Amino acid sequence: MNSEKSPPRIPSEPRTRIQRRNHKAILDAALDVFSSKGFRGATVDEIAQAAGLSKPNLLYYFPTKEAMHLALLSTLLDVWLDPLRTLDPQGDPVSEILGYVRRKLEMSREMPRESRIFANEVLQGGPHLGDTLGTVLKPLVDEKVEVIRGWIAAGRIAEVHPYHLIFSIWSLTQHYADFDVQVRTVLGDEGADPFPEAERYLVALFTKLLTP
Amino acid sequence: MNSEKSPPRIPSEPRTRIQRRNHKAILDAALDVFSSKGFRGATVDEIAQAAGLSKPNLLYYFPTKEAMHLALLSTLLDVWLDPLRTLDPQGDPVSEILGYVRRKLEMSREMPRESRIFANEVLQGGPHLGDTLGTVLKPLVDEKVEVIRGWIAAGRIAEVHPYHLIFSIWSLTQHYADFDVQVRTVLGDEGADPFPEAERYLVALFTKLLTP
DNA sequence: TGTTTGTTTGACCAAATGGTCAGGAACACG
DNA sequence: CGTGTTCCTGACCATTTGGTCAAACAAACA
Repeated sequence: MNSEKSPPRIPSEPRTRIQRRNHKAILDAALDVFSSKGFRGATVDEIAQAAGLSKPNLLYYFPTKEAMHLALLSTLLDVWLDPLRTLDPQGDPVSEILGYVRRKLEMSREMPRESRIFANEVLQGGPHLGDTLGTVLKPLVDEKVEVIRGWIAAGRIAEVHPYHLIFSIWSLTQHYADFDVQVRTVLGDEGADPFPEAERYLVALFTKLLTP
Repeated sequence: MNSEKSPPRIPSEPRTRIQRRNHKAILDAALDVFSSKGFRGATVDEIAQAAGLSKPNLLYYFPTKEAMHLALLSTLLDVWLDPLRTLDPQGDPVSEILGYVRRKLEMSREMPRESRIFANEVLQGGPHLGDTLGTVLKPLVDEKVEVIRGWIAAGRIAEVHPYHLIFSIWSLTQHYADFDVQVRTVLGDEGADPFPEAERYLVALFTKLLTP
């Protein structure tokens, strides 16, 4: 009755130990390659090699290159948006926003590959994102924008355009992951790690911006 | 004596009318395709078609795909850095920097393809840029950083880390070109053009940041 | 007009690449 | 040990793609 040959059913819940291990290895290798070469620039062979598998073996776990990419994007999106979710309407406005800035900047330092994979994707118009931006990102942002509007109305932070405030947090923090080469080249050898200085700069910037 | 067959010598100074016309058409088409698909994602055929030429005919003008890309990058870099060059040490500090922000933002609106082509390139570590960042970009930035340091020392603007100030101008302005899809999706239908609002936001931001 | 020089193309090629498949090895388990 | 399931591989295929080439065509010009 069941005539299909594709073995690993749903990637979300791997069965055996081997499957779990290889799944993880593949996704990690894929993250490496996709983030540094982009979707088109990445080859299945390279990902397989990075994962320590043969190409057919990789294709045994993920039917296509796109499936891998998609699995990555959807898995990472949650992680990626998490800092914004934790923005607490009950907290102190300035601290909350500064906390968000710090978390995002930390993610740029700790997870630059994740940042770049999204940058690559969005840069090219999000051909693999489908309507994810509209159905996942936008509602979340809309929700938090309302929170910020409330803070502004209560006079607890300065009047700023809430959407552009969020855009500015994204761009300022992700810049250090996405354009890492440029940042390091311009800064030169002095101060090999740009992040401590960046944090000081961004905290000062947003403090001045938000203080009424 | 001259046994080579490649006809168009130096692209920088085209001879005939036809050559000039096709050169322009090719570079424009290449800008279109490279900026929307990335280097690897772009195909010579697609560029040729966009330029209204056959593939072999395109290859008659540019020997390789890389040559096209390189010609584009080096041509555009000057344009791209021009706003920074015009930062005038003699001018009023805040106005000069705000002027720079406005010019960069305008470039994001008027030349998003150029912004994206650089973003794509830098994102992947600048494999086609060679040492351009170190030899062209860095010296210019270093020079302007000195100007900013002078302004700070004179107490004419607030104390900010000059390098990160420049990074923040880049990221905040280019964000609207590079992540256009995201910006428009999040903003939704209301306010189809994000730029006027963006300008107001950025001017306010940098004014607050720089005013001592 | 004839000849030289510049422009264009159809046909073609080699390499890279995403993906398939039949069967072999390893493992689980009765 | 035997048997069914899971895991893995070498060989192979079709398509895409960057690039070549000989020859046709057009322009310039003597």
